[in-house]
Amino acid sequence: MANTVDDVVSGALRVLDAYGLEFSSMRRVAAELGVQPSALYHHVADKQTLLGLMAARIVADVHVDADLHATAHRLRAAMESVRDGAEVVATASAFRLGVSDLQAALAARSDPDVARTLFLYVVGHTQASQLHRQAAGLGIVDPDPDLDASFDRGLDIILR
Amino acid sequence: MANTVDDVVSGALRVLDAYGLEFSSMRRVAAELGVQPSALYHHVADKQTLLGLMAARIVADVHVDADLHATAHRLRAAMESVRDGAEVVATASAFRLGVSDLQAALAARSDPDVARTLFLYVVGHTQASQLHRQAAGLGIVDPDPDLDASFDRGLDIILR
DNA sequence: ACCTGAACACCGTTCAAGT
DNA sequence: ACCTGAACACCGTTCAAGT
Repeated sequence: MANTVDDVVSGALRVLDAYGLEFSSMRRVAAELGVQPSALYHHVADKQTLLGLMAARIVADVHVDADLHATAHRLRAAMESVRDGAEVVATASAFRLGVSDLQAALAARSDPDVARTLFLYVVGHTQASQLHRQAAGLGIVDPDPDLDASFDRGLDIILR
Repeated sequence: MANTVDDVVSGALRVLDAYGLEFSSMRRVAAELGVQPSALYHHVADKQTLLGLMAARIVADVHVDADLHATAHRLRAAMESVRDGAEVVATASAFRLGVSDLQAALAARSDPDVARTLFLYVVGHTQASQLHRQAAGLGIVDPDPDLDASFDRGLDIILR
């Protein structure tokens, strides 16, 4: 049924988008693929590795060029396209998994310190936004209508 | 034995420092306090709430003043003083738990956008540093001798 | 190569009951 | 008010065995 590693990553991303990171268990991914939990370990060493592969896929098609403002928006859009996408990227990138290519491309297009600062900001802001929207959806907190604009203002501070 | 909420938070922080966030289970905190797991729920609604209280305690004594560079260093030091401290603060602050006072104090001392950008940067950089050092300690990655200096350079980019 | 079945050592949380 | 004991519905991971 689920032959390749890529199938496992695809299944994991479907589970992530449907249930969120908190409920993205190996057992649920296995069920999504119609397979026993133990079968996943034939394709992936452990859950952490799978998370790294998921992060890599989330940012895989982000085009990096000299326009850092536009590149930052593309990175944000890629992470926003999956539920808890920024949290997956944040966790994985802290472990230097999956996103090193993107970070290297960013560094090549600008000062390495600007690249690193920008990356931390974009991932951090997007993660905070996604969790804030979730909290607002549950009525825990009032929705913040300023998220998009505040993203741009922080970008301007770093890129000014 | 463990009477107050503060005792539970103290026990949880001892477990965090000794075992790391990954192994900071409610059951381990209970054992640390010499109590049954179910007893914790008399003091705390759930694990997420406990994490928020831990984050609040980690940043509680951070002095915020008009010197944002020095304030950023104090926040970093506070999170560095406990294993996985930055990750706890990052998770909790995303849920707007425990650190809103600090964020408000920062915003009052400068432009709110600068405050938010600075906060995301300090927490993000510290989290990445702590996880990188853990990975280096396990031999997974070569240690980066530039972490402290790179922290300052990012700070200068935001505060310039 | 890819998967099953069964097991191991865990989780967070609830709830009646005790003191 | 604070805690115990027991239970419920889960986890990640390993490993022999099957095809």
